[in-house]
Amino acid sequence: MSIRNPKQALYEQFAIVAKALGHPLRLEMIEHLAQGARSVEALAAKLGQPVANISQHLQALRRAGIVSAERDGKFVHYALADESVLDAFASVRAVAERHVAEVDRIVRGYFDARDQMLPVSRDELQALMRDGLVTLIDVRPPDEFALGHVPGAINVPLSEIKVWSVGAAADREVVAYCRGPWCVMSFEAVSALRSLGHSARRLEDGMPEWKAAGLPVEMAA
Amino acid sequence: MSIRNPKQALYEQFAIVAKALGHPLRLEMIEHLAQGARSVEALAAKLGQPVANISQHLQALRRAGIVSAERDGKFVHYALADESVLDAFASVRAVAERHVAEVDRIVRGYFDARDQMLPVSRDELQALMRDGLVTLIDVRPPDEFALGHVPGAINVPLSEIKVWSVGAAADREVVAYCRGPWCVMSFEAVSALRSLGHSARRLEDGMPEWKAAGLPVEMAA
DNA sequence: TCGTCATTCAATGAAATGATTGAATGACAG
DNA sequence: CTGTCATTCAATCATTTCATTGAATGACGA
Repeated sequence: MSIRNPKQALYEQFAIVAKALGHPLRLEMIEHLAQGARSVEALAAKLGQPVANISQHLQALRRAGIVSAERDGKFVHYALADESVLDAFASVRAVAERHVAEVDRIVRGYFDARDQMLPVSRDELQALMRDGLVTLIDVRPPDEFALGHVPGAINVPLSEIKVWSVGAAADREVVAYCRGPWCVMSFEAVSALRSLGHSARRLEDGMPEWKAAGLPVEMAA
Repeated sequence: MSIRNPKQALYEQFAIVAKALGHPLRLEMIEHLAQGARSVEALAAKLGQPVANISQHLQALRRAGIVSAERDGKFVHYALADESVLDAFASVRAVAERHVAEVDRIVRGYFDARDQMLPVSRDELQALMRDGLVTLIDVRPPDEFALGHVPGAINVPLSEIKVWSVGAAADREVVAYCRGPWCVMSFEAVSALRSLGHSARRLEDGMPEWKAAGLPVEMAA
């Protein structure tokens, strides 16, 4: 840790930030925190991880300036420091998507026929909604929906897709979104709806990106 | 390494990219590669590191899709995979600049009175150059200058600043740039010129950013 | 074919990171 | 003041990363 010159010292700091992003669990934590602030316990529950482990990773994220902590009584609520964190996540993701062959392999293997799931862009969705042509569903859990969702969206958690689809008009296209571009829930929702005879597509990305783009967000009543 | 679900598998890939950025030496390697393609040996020489070490770090960067390798006879030339790498670097840097207190401390301590070194933006520089109001100097080593520089710039390596300044008009403002926003050379150049009685400022960032912005680049004759 | 040279690989040990456990801290309610 | 509960800290061990060394690979030129 010998600081020899200012550039190396700075690069060491930059490396701390990148290193903090360099762990799959921490990336997943960021995805969840992008939906809204969470306590350590809540986050641990979402991710199915021991509290102490999550706490430690949160410290790493905090040292890197990626999340901010705010004490509220017994709880400490962690949130993303700001939108620049999503930028960093997105640009790391972009590098991987463009150049890491393994990413392509995974996408082909798991997200079946992704090409056929041609995603809807934000602009396109706004036009479709304005003209009342589609039903927009938010497939995230109710608590995340409550913290902010696209205006006009209906909350249909993944587990209730089948039940919901029965009552939905079969001739109306459905657009689904969830936490972000690689959140599996919207993929599965679209897949399920299609197998039930509905016309369905995904939004190209999720709630945090919608919000970061400065588009209106609706809160639960 | 058990792949449980596609999201985790993807996040593991994203983490590989971030982890590859998570080392100061690799960041410095990226800065140098952003000036142009380099062989392992050349890069090792620039950084004053053993060749084998650089080679290993290059492998890590290659696995992450950050650099591409091209064999040319005995040499393997490494280059950045594309501009998205600079985006990722820049956004990681942005997070650090905004939220890591240590960065601020280093900047204040070493880059003395950085506020007084009000940097020139690219747009401003273009206007100043168009009107012939400033002398633009590129303080990088000649080999990097030869691989591409801002049109109209004069190559004045840091070591020759004092000699050069003697013959330069003292009443004409000088703008200096080098490898990037935190490259120390332009800071030192400005500092040296000012102490010699010249009016001098830095360009806000360096050559790679200039090029990435789609602005014209001049090559050595 | 042989020697040379750039690069990569393999092996070693030192250091950092990650997960787990249980104990410590700090704030609130009674 | 005491008990409870969310969070953090400390200690441990397994795993990974890092730098260094020296040997292997692979392409070129004689």
